[in-house]
Amino acid sequence: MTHDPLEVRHLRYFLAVAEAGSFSRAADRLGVSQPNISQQMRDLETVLRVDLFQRRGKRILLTSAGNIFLQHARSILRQIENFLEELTQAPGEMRGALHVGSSRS
Amino acid sequence: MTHDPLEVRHLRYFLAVAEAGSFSRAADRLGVSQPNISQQMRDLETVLRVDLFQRRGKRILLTSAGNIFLQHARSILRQIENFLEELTQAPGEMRGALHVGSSRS
DNA sequence: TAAAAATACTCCATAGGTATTTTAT
DNA sequence: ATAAAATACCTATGGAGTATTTTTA
Repeated sequence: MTHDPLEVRHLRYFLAVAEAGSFSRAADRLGVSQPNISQQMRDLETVLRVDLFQRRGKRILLTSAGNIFLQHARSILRQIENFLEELTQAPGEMRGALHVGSSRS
Repeated sequence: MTHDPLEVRHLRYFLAVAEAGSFSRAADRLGVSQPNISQQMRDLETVLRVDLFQRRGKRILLTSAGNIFLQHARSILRQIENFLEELTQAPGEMRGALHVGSSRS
């Protein structure tokens, strides 16, 4: 309630919008509705307290803040993907593997 | 569901748990309830499909996967904080400011 | 005009809470 | 005996959908 936090969803949706160049096409690619994307992007701008887009009719243009955000969104999403991969390759304590030293239950 | 996605909330809560060394204390520090933390950590483990904690009674111990996760959670949360700061310092297109039409794409 | 975004709702999945029980010190 | 996690259940916020109405190229 105090400060609706930034979430990964915002990054994913924003990246899709930036790459698609439109809310509709992004929504389509993500398999969600256009109003949902509009809503989320508005929320995102509210959270960040910056305008990310210039809504010039059909065209969605990134502001300079939007461009900065894009760089970092890409970077963070990439970092998350990478470490998720790394995690699943971490040996020894995968889900369901035995706890060493205790009786299996 | 196929893969409820990882969210920033999970990282924030996990970091609090890792630093507090217990679900209760983390919940307390975050100003949320203990069952909520238990639930979110269980969800997180489900999402990641790895065990992050060894629940030995009162003690919460990180597994090796948990330790790996901790490193990256810290890194990502730090990165997010940094770029949020950077964003608010980006001049020219703050909320409410005029958007002069230098359309460059 | 025909696209794309914005509005105006409705819905429901789940984040989050309270109360209680179970489990290991 | 105690403190912490798990379990059970409930509530309500907001993520997401459908339908429709502005916009502007």
